[in-house]
Amino acid sequence: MGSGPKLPGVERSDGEERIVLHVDADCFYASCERLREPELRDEPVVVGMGYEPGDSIGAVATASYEAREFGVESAQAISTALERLPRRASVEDEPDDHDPALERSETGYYRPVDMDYYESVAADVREILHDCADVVREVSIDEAYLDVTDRTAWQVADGFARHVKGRIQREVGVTVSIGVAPTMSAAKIASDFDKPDGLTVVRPGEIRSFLSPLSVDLLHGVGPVTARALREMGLETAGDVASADPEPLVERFGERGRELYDRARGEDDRRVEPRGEPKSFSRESAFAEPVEEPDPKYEQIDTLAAAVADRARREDALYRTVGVKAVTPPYDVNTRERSLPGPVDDPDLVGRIARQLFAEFENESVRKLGVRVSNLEFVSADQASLDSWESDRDREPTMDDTDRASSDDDESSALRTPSDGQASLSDFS
DNA sequence: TCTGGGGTCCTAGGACCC
DNA sequence: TCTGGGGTCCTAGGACCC
Repeated sequence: MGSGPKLPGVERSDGEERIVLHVDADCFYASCERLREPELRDEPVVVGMGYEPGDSIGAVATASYEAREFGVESAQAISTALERLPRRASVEDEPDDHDPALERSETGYYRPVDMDYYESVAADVREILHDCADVVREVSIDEAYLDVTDRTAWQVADGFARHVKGRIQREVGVTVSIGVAPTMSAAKIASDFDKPDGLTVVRPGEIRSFLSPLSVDLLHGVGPVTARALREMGLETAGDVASADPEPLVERFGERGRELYDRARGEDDRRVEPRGEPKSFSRESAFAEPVEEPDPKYEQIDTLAAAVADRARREDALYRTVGVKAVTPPYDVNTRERSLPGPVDDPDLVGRIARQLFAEFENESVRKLGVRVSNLEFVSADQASLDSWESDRDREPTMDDTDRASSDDDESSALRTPSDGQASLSDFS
């Protein structure tokens, strides 16, 4: 935020166009695997989640461009990917008489997701991004917006973007695509325009002509459902939407319709701002096949609840709402949630509530389960002196040894035991 | 598209309050 | 209590994104 007066909605009336970069790593997980395993370079690489080496379960998280040529796609079942691109035999079990040339042309490397490693690589990239811009909004592990208005000028914006790309390539070793535009939404589309290793600059005044020929489903926020609806309305391209009557769009899609119309016209007043605190934490997992008996389902609920509560505690978050998700065949997503009168950090309570909410589905066939906490409140250091009754943890900083907080001596158990307020919360379980 | 996991935002109805 | 209008919170579901 600047120090000058803020006039919401008229930021751009001073005539100054923001210069926004959208930086998007190319098949990031696969790039990371190549960093630590250089022999994977230029080869088809598939990174699978829920995948174990040698197995055929799980789904494709990322496929390298080489692997995509075989028809391997993101979110595909590993078993399908293996049909299109067989796994390369590891060196140890390669027969001596096999033909390496043939092998290379028809097989790919499969690796399990290793988030800790990818996070460490992403942290290196982030450092460069923050070095290159005053404001950075991280969208996901491999994607960020930068406001570089005060760091460069339109005349040399492509050189600036090239510099960012070059630094990331040289200093970290991963390839990114960058879109440069006066708005976040146009920058986002521009970064996708020339992937991989792309650089697309959309200057002020060029947004409409840049967007116009693009298919509607390239607009951010337009998925399969909206795209089909738009086509039914005779709108195939961003240009069609931009020159359409906005009224039917608002009629059909509500506020999203207005937004869609604005974005298609290149209008987007959002400033690049850092991301705030998370709104929810969740864990979910699918069964190999639908489960009928209650016991394994409850066990899974317990595991997920414990994992979510643990995550919240590690992140110093209190939660006021606990929810469950049960996916029943063919693919019906059912959610139930319950809010408490006040924020808590209570893993046992998460487990109890999750079980209760799930009880309704205990005799149904279930293929996937999830547990979620939301309505989060973060206990920051400067909050610690306020509303102290709400959390037993926010008093911990006053103790010289945090281990003592979990011991059984009278003082710390007074801190740890639910206060009157929390005891009444438990009545809801 | 026969479907993995972690998120965000929006909508719509109902409860409740003033 | 036939009943006005506005606001907020809660819950369930849906669409979308990476």
